[in-house]
Amino acid sequence: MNYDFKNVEQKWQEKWEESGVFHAQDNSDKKKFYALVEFPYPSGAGMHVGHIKAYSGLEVVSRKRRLEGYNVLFPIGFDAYGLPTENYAIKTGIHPRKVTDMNIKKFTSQLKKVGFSFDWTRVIDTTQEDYYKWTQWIFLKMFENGLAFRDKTLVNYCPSCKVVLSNEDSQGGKCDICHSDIVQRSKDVWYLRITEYADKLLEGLNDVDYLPNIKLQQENWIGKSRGAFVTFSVNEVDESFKIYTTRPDTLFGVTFMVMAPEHPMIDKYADIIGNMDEVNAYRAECAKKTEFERTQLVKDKTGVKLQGFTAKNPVNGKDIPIYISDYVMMGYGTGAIMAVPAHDQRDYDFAKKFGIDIIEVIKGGDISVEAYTGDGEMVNSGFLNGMTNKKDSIAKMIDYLSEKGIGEGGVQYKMKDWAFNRQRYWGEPIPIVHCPKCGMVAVPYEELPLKLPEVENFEPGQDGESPLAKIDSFVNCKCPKCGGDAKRETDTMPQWAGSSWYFLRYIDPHNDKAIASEEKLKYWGPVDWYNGGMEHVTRHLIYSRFWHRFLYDIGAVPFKEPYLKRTAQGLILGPDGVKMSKSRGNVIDPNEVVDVYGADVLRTYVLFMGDYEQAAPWSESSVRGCKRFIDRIWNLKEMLTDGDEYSKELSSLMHKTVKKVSEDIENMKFNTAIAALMTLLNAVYDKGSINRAELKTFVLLVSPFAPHIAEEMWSETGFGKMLASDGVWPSFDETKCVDDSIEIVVQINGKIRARLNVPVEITNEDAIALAKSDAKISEELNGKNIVKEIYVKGKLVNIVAK
RNA sequence: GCUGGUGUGGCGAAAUAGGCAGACGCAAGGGACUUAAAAUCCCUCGGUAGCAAUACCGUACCGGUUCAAGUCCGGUCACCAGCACCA
Repeated sequence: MNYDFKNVEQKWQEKWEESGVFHAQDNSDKKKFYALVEFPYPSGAGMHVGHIKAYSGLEVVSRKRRLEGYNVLFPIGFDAYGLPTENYAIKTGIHPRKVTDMNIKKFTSQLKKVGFSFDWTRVIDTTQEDYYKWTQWIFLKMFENGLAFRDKTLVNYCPSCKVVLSNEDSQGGKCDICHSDIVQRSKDVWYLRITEYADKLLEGLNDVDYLPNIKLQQENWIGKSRGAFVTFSVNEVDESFKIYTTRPDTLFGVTFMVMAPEHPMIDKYADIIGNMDEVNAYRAECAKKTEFERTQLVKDKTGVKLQGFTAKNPVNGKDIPIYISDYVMMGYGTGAIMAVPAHDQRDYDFAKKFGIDIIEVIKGGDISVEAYTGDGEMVNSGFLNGMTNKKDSIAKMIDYLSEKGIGEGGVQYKMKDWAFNRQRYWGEPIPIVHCPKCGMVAVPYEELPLKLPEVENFEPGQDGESPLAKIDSFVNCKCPKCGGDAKRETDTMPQWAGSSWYFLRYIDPHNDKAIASEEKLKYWGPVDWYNGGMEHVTRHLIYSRFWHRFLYDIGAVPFKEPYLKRTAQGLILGPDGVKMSKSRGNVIDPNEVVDVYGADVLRTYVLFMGDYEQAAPWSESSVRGCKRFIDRIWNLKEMLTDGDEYSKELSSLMHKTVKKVSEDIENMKFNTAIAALMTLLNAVYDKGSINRAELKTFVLLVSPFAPHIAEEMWSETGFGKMLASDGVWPSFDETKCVDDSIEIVVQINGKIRARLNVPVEITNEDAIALAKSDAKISEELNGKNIVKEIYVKGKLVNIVAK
């Protein structure tokens, strides 16, 4: 009889929903397990097979945990603010609210068709008033604590999307959304002072269990470096300025200095600098370049020497020329550097081009060829001469500088403050009022949410202004402080805002008094296991850790780190082996797979296709292989016999499989877990029968992967009403995993010459003796000298003979 | 350029406290069932030589350590990802 997956799957999805079996219990004595997957952006295109893979991992873990007796919170929601929806609205004239609702509906039905065991009573939507009320609340708390501020700076501006973008959203000089070139603009923007949390975010990594490469990426992103700030005085005027360096011990090798073109000292002393025309021309040229162009010209250094403006080396009193060059950035360190061309390749390139001296202070390289950045003995360095340990020489120099009052040790971070606004409609309004008298005033907490007004036209303003700026009824308001006429902030928050705290809301999604109740936060928090894409490991993960740590610091949440464990799944590539994309036409629609093969097949396949953390191409024929697997499971019913204990023939394999599947799920080795189930299935087919005890275990083991067929067989076979509610994850006995006899290999000089069946408990000596008594082995050994005999328990015998 | 990762059959991949390379699946070939096809079930399936038993070769490339290397060490190449003039 053919397996009617369509009816079976629909039937069980309805039963799960009716019974509420996947609802997390708030008041429970059971041990909790909070599994979190990155909630989707509900795009118009609908679900992608990548979503299915992303959720299937923790879906399997969650289902296993429930059977192990845990109270599991496995929620889902929608990160629904964002540009694609807004752009679609602009194109079609349909309101983003409507588009979002439509898309969420579509996603919901698709997710349900796959049979994910989400708790559907806790769904959140970041664009709902009762959600973004709290996003605004957190922003106000940050504002109150001085972590949200406004500053005029050069920003990355996308002329096509007409928005200001964070560095994160404009990597490579291209807009993350439309991929057009970014230009630099001066603008007043909102920032969140994430740099203040750099150290806390670094330290927090010690307390969590993230994959090593994920930790590393976070560390690189934060980019902490240790070094020193050194003060250089200017020869021509009574003035000094600071530089940052990681190698203060090379101070004797400084032959020039470089300031960023935007360095404020240049304008300050414009009348002293003899060649201001030339300087200004160079600065104008730099301003025209985008960040991208600036970083592209790595090899070719440009710059201008400041005439009549030089510095003095604080350790040896030498006069040093100062240049401006765009290879020095205003945004890192102090915007000025001391250049040591002998030991820094960039300085070396610059010195070669401008004919500047190169003085070796660390022995070990050939500075006539290139800069030497390795370690070695200090030379030409006064009191440091002869030192060979980098750490010691740096420490000695810092001591010297501090003593003289011309420098001190310090740290720098690559991470910059987070540009926190967009000039767009479809985002959370920033709850701030600009009052001519009082300045920036927070909207009172009791007025939250500050609702996003209804508008007809979502087109951004010409000057990168938010569409909200065109709505007088929204813009004009009274100052909450003085009651006078004031104007509202019209920028909205970036898309990262809503996703920076969503995991907290799942804990208590309908609370109208707080982001979540303390009691529930204490029970459910922190997230035990968070899985998502590698692409979110830097931005989203850092942002949300920052928000969470801030909430902890103000006492709003009772735990420091939001996620105890973080893993990441690999991409699903198209059948052609490249990333799926609409333009390539290699996108697989999960819906079609469900319609043709069933949800169990889709779920099994995305986990079986390869290592979960690795990218793997889609293969239609391999999907059919999983279909065969599911059908073969169904046909087990034909082989069912009585028996409430494992049969002798299958016992050890049963125990081994339980062990393998249990362990592999914990290690996200889903592919080998499924392979083990296939192996067991093949063994049953070889034997031609399976008893009730064996089938029960098998069905339970399969159930996290293919829950529908598992439920159907569970109830049809009379094991109970519903596996999801009355199943118990099977246990195994280590001592029963072993077979009575095993095959060992006999090698001579490392080459296999025979195979022997031996009892498991055979001794060292017996094994070797048995090997030597083998006809073929003894023949080969005839006339040879035995040099060494090795027995590896349960594996092999190796006889070394000459 | 820097950092991290990967490199194994026709394909997706298994196997690392060093111990039978290729589990499991796909594709392919053969067989059974069928009027036929599909489905299902059974067998073969890294390469070379051989009727065969078997032998030799084989985990990107070169070298090393070891009784034994896909696994460890040194070097080279290729690909992927992240960062990218971070002083």
